[in-house]
Parts: sequence; structure tokens; C-alpha cells
Amino acid sequence: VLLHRMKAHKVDYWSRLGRLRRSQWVLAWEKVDRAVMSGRIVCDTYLAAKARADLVKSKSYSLTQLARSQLETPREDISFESIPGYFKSASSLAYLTEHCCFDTFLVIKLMSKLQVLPLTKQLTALAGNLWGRTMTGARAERNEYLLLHEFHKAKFIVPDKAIYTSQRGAGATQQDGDEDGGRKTEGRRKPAYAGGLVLEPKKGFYDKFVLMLDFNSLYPSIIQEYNICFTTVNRPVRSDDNPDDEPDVPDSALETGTLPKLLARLVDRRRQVKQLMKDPKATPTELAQYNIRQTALKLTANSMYGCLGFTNSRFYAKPLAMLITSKGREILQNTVGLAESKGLDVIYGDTDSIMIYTNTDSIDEVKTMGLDLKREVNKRYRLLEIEMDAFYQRMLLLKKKKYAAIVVTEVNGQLKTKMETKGLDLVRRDWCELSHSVSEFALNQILSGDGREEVLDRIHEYLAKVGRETRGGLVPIEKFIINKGMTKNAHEYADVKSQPHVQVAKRMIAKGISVRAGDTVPYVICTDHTAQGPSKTMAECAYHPDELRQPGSGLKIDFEWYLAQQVHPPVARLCAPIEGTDAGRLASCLGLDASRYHVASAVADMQQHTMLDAQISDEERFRNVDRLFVRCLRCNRSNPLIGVALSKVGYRGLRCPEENCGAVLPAPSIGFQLTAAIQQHIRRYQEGWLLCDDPACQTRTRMLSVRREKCMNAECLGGKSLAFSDKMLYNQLLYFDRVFNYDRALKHTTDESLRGMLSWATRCRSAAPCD
DNA sequence: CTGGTAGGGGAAGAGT
DNA sequence: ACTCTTCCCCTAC
Repeated sequence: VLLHRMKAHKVDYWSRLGRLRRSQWVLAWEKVDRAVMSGRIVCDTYLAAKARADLVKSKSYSLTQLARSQLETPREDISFESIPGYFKSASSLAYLTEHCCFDTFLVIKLMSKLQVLPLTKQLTALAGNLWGRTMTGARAERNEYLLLHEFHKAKFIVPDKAIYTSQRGAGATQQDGDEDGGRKTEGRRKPAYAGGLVLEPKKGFYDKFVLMLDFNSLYPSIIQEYNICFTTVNRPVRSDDNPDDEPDVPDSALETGTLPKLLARLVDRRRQVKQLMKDPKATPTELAQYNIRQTALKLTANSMYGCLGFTNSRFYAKPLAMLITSKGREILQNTVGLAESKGLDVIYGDTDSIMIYTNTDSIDEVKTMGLDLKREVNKRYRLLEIEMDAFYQRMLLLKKKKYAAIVVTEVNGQLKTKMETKGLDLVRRDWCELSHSVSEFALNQILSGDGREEVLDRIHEYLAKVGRETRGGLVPIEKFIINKGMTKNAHEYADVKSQPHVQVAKRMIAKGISVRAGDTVPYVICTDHTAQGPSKTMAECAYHPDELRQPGSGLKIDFEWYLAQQVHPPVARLCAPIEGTDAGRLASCLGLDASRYHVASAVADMQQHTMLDAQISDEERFRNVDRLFVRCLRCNRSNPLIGVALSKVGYRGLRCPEENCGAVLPAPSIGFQLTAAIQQHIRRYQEGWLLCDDPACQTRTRMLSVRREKCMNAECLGGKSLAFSDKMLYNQLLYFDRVFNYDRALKHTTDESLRGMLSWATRCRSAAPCD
């Protein structure tokens, strides 16, 4: 942009943007970086923020978003289309100018906040590459230089650098030679080898301590532990032999290879820097510098493995990468085996970590347990180390890579708690804020440690409120925005029809707004009442928030879609392990058609009940129900009401079965007592006592649930279930219905006088349903 | 052109 | 109407 404006205004010395004097204009986008800016280090805070995505958790990397999330500074978003309008008056133009100046200030602040210069300088100093290239984020190149220096020092001849050819595709893939590395699409490659091991989680809610342990930088440690290097591992000749078998671990007698030596040095230097940081005399400035240095050392050590598996790397070495991950899987598996052999309950683990359910509320007990295991694991390895990483006071484990927990940390002898959320929809930017806030509420409730009943009540109530407020239009538009990144340029997508962000991006581009691969596109889903004809796909209902805000657009946010597709599924997933609610119940709270969600279970229930109907007598089915006791108003004695067909019955209604009473039981009195009985049973269900199904154990608890299926008593192998389950409640209510079922009684009795009264009562009932 | 693999989950089309 | 497959995105490690 600057160059083009400079050219238009015939600005002299334009080439001073760089340090080389030039007379020929360079305007081609691709050349600007290297030719015009030669001798300068260009820091693009957009790229820098994305490169530090581990620190910067932002929905998008727009300046507005970053200013808000990183600098806590509000920035007005001026839409592309509105800019010409600012040229209409001097004051508005001055305003726009000021806005632009402020933007440059924000960019500088951002660079400073992200510590881009100090960090890239350290990384560059370590690797010995060009600083400017570190800025563009070429991790593989940094690694390449590091290894080049290292191997040169050791007097090795290094592999040739593959020449990059602009015509990618067929030729390059062929040359690759790896028949297994075939491309699925242009965008993403099929994995070329196996990676980390992820254990099948024992899903559920845990309300006692979960201990989390993990290996310190697993892959760099493996390289050192097993002396894995280009110089030590016997690699099969490429393309021949069986390239899919990982090579053997080198002989332990072999001299330490270059790669392990390098990593050992990095680790050692980091240890030294960390030691310096403990010096009480260190100034804040020094501390900041030390911290940057140790970060750079860690990043460099950790990026080594990834570059071994990178096909375009000069030091590409699939066998080494395979060997490393294979050892990683083996180590995790062995650790699990060791923990289980000690009687510990391993509930989950991912690549370099294991989680253990301790079944205790005492953090000291957990620590002892952890130290014990840690000692035994570390005994097995030379320098590989496992450490206690965290104590989870409560934990909700939903799926692989998806969980949330209350982390307890000790700060100056005081216990502090904090929630940690991994992988859930809640932490993904492709769910709208409304979805996030509802999920967050539910999660906070579930992890609050309060009783199951209160928790579910609050969630149900909150969902009802969300449903009302959403439909009432009380929720601001911002909360409906979904962000999705473009991995390709808009025109490169094969299937545009099903992708909302591509649809929106294409319209943005048509308007002249730049959207390129890597950018984030915001959109909202709208209803389109003007559309007749064939129903639109969801992607075709996606609009940019600016399109929605445009006066006269006629667009309206599709509240029902949001409640059904953005709010309900994530919350239902969170509540799935919690007894006492289900997708249908949650849906009906939101005001959605619950029947859709009942389908699966309702069908199963139906089958179960029709089966019972056919095979099981009423006596059998109602064996465990509570009978309905009705107190007579005259004699004040309670008797069970066995049913209209068997009770004392007359034309004026049911009578007290007491020998010397026989008073009519007034319908309103029966009704009142029936209602009370029903309410009592529903309460009993809601109290949610859980009972171990092993008769020898009989552990009874009302806790939110320890593990969904397993008895909380560690020594007991039994499962646990609701003492009064939903099926029992159903049977109880069915029994009450049966007691007053005239039609059924009529069918089953042969007593003529009773039949007469019953059919009379049936006729009365249809005339006056209340009685 | 610009480390890796594992995995969940949405949307839509193909197949049954 | 249902499942299976493919594509896509984002996340965990």
C-alpha cells in the first residue's frame, strides 16, 4: 500500500523503506519483503500473534480483537465500506487520520507486549539463522541452521538442500518417493507415521482428587535417553526395505550422537538460566531477559522432533521421528502398567501424561501417592523424568482430549482453586459466545461441588432463561458471531455450498475486502423469509455481521438454529455423565421440541415396556411399588387403595375398607392424597440417592456422582445406580394410573354389579372429568 | 514453501 | 430414514 501511494505521489527516496538504494520500482507483492525491505527486519504483529497462539488466546487476530485481549484497549472497528464516507468533511477525515495513527501505536504496543523482538532475537542467536526469517516464522529453517552449524562443527557433510520448485503437486509428490505419504487433498496430508498414544478415557465426573503426572519435555528427553541421532540410528535406505518399520534403538555402547548432545546442551543452559532466575538480587529487567532466554531454549529443544518428521526439511528423517514417537507410546504404556500394578486407577492419559483417580479428599495423601509413583517411574530411566503436574479437586472427563477440572495449587501455604478447560466446545472459537457462556455456566455448576439436584435445577432454570431472552431478542448480536479460519483462499475450496465461512468470504472479496488464507471470517446464521423455492443450506444462511447490521438488509438472526445447534449440543455433552437429566430435558428447558431428542431412548423404553406388558403380570411389575394409602376422613385410619376394581366401591364412590366404617371417600380428598403421594415420589427421585448394586457393599451416597458406573467404595467392584431410578418412578406413576383405570378394571372383572358401577362411573367421568 | 500426529464434531452427499 | 464417508476446522499433546 505504501509503495503504491508513494509511486502515485512520485515520492523520492522510496527505496529507503529498505537499506538498499534502488531506482527501479518494485511493486510485486511477493518481492516486497525481500527486495524492498532488504536490510530491515519486518515485524508483522499479525503473524507474530498467530505464532504465539499458545500465549495469545484470541477469537481472531484482527487488531481490534488483539487490542482488546492483549492490551485491554478498545478499538473502534471501521468497516471497509464506510471509509469513503470519512472523506466528506474535514472533521471526519481528521478523525479517520487519528484513528490510523492510534492503530500504529497499538501495533507497537502489541509488539512490545508479545515480546516479539527479544524472543526472536534469542531464537535467532540460538539457531544462527537470519533474524528477519525468524520473524516470518520459519521454524524448520531455524532448526536447519542449528543443525547445519552443529554438524559443521563436528566435521560432517550435511545433506543437500532440496530445491523448491514453484510447480508443486504431482511432480513433487512423486519425487517424495514415499508411497504412504500420498496426499488426501491439496490441503492436508495423510499422516505418514504413528504419533502419540491417547488412552481411552474412563469418562465421568470425579469429585475426589485426580492426580495428573506428565513427563518433562518427552520427545527431547527420548532423543537423549536412547541416543537417537542421524549418526547413531541405523536407518533403512530410503524408498526400499520396509520403511514402515521403525528402526532399532542404537547400541548403548555407541558414543553420544550430535543431536542428543545438542539437546543436552540446550537443556543444561536452560537449567542454568532458571538458576539465575532464582537469584533474589535479580532486577525485574534481568528476570524478564532470563525468562525470554529460557523460553527460547525450551522452544528450540521442543521444535526439534517436529522438524524430523517434516517432509520438506533438509534434515527430514522419518525413521527417527517414528522411533521417537514409538518410544513415547511404549513409555506411556509402561507407566500406565506400573501405576495399575500398584493398584492405582488410571483414568486417562495423552502422549506424555497420565491421570489417576485417587479416591481421596486429602491432598497430602495424593501427594504421597504421587511421589511414590514418581519415584518408581523415574527409577526406570536414565534421565527421563515424570513429575506431578496438577491436582484436580474435581474433574469432568468427557472424551479424549476433552475435559475440565478444578485445579488446586498451593500459594504460600494457601490452597487456591482455578478451573482448567481442555478441548471442550467452550474453548473453541468456532462456537459463538452465547454457546460459550451457557456452557461455562453449566460447567461451573457441575464443578461447583454442590448437590446434583441443585446443580441440575440451576442449569435447567438458566437454560429456560436463555431460551426466553434469546427469542425475546434481548441477546446482543455479538454473542451470535461464529469465527472460522480460512485454511485456503476462497476460490480454492472444492465444496463451497456447505461452508458458511467460505460463502461469507466470497461476498467480502466481491466487495473488495481482502480475505486470504489464514484469515478469520466472522459470521452469523440468519433466517431468510424471502426465500421460497428449495430450502437453503445452513451455509447459505450465513452472513457477515456487517451485512446483518446494514439497514434494510431484512436479515434476522435465526434464534431457533442457535438454540438447537449452538447452545443445546455443547450443554448436552457436558451434562451427559450427570444422572437425572438428558438431552430431551435440556431441550425442553430451552423451549425446543424435546421429542426429537427422546427418540432413541423413547423407542428403547417403549420396546421395554411393551415387552413387559406382554410378558410380565401386573403383580410382577408392581412388586416393588408403594401402594397408595388413603386416610378416611371419618375414622381417620389409613388403608391401601388397591384399585377401583378391588376396593369397596359403590355408586357414590370408593368407600373406606375399615370393617365398622365404610364411609365414602370423597373424590377431592382422594385426589389430594394422590397428588401428595405423586409429589413425594418425584421428590424421592430428585433426591437422587445412589446405591451400590453389590448387596455386600451397600454404599449409599447422594454426591453428584463419583464415577458414573462404578461404586465409590474403592474396594468394591460393584456398580452404582440411582436408589430410586427413573424406571422405578415410571412404574410407580403407572401403578397410580392403574389404580384408577376404570377401563382396564372393566375389562378384567366378571362381577356383574361391579361392571355396572364401573361403566356408570366411566360415563360420569366423561361428563364431569374432575370427579 | 515456511515442524509432527491424534481426535472430536459439524455439514452434506452417497449408499443402503 | 438411516449409516457411512468425505471434507473442514480447531484443538491437545
